[in-house]
Amino acid sequence: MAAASDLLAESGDADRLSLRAVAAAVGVTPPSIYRHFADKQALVAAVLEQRWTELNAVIAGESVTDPFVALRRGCLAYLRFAEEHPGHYRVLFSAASRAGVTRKRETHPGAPSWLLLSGTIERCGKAGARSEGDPWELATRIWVTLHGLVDLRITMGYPFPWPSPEEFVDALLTDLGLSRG
Amino acid sequence: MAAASDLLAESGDADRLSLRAVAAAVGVTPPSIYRHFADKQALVAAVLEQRWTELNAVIAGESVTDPFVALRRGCLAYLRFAEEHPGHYRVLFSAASRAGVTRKRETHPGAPSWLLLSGTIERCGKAGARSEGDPWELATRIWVTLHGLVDLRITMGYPFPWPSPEEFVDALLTDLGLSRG
DNA sequence: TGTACATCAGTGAACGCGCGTTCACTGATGTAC
DNA sequence: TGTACATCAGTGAACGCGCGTTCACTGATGTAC
Repeated sequence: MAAASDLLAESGDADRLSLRAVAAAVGVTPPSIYRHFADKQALVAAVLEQRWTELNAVIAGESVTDPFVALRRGCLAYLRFAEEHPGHYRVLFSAASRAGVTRKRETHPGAPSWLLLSGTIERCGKAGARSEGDPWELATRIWVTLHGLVDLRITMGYPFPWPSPEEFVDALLTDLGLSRG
Repeated sequence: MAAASDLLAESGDADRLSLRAVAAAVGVTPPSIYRHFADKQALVAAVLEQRWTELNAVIAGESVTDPFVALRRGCLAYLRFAEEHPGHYRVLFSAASRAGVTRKRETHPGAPSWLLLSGTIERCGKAGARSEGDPWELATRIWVTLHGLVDLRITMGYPFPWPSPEEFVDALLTDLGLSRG
């Protein structure tokens, strides 16, 4: 049932999700949703939590021993997630402020991935990266850049010649001094 | 009157703008809007066009002779626009797909700024930038990065230690080899 | 094995709401003679 | 200067719509005795 509701979240905006549409998709009348969720916000929050968990898992799944490889793969996994679930990505990163997602940094649902990212960057530094930057700052740069690519791609559609994920990530990490050597 | 409607666009989403709210803000009854705009979409389109023009003007206003200075100032102007008008920025870059904004690249309302950006980068190349990259690719990198910063900043709110615009732009342009020398 | 009962997902009707839009209208303003 | 008329921004009532949510209900399932 939550599975069907997340199908509906494909619309890309938590506010645009309607209980009646969810009910119709499940093949059920609207009031019956209240047997499972207190109200609309609870439904949305449940879906959001599930998607955050999935995103975190997808990124953590690429965390191999070699920090340079892990970094590259993590970035690509992020882009892949967004490419495969553009609606969910939008919901995660633009409706997140609504629907009861905490605003505290430490308890933010994306915190695990953030910590993994900055940790990996730190490991790159110790493993002899060319970069002399602060890991936190570099993590911000990477995240901001990936998000920008993904968001513009979703918004502008595809009449624009976007670079391939691999080219883009490689260029980014090289320019930041986060490739080997 | 369009001025009042654009005040309402501060809500950050074209779909969430209601004619009745605009009318109330202007101090007028809803039907009277139809004397000035054919329908809601026409109102939104008018506001969008105005905002695109403003954004283009703000960026073009920084286009000085020295391409390195022009590039830096253009980026900062972009960030400043977004910081000063977060709602409008969101509308421009996330509702743009709706409300009759063309999807063709050449006639996109942001095209002037895009052309200015890639032109300035080309001039940097001729003026001895360290970069060996393709101007189009570099322009994409810059735009993507600036948009990512701006969009995350708007979405996540301010419990996050964002870098200052100047630091961020300087680091970006340096890493891309688009600073002097 | 058979009956009584609690549980609980789902139903159908209804509510009040804000929305975009339509319609026939009013009433002020400015021009033509 | 004074009257007749066109223009046109704004009005108020009404429409049909989809929404979130409530309410009392039905009917199947599973347990207790």
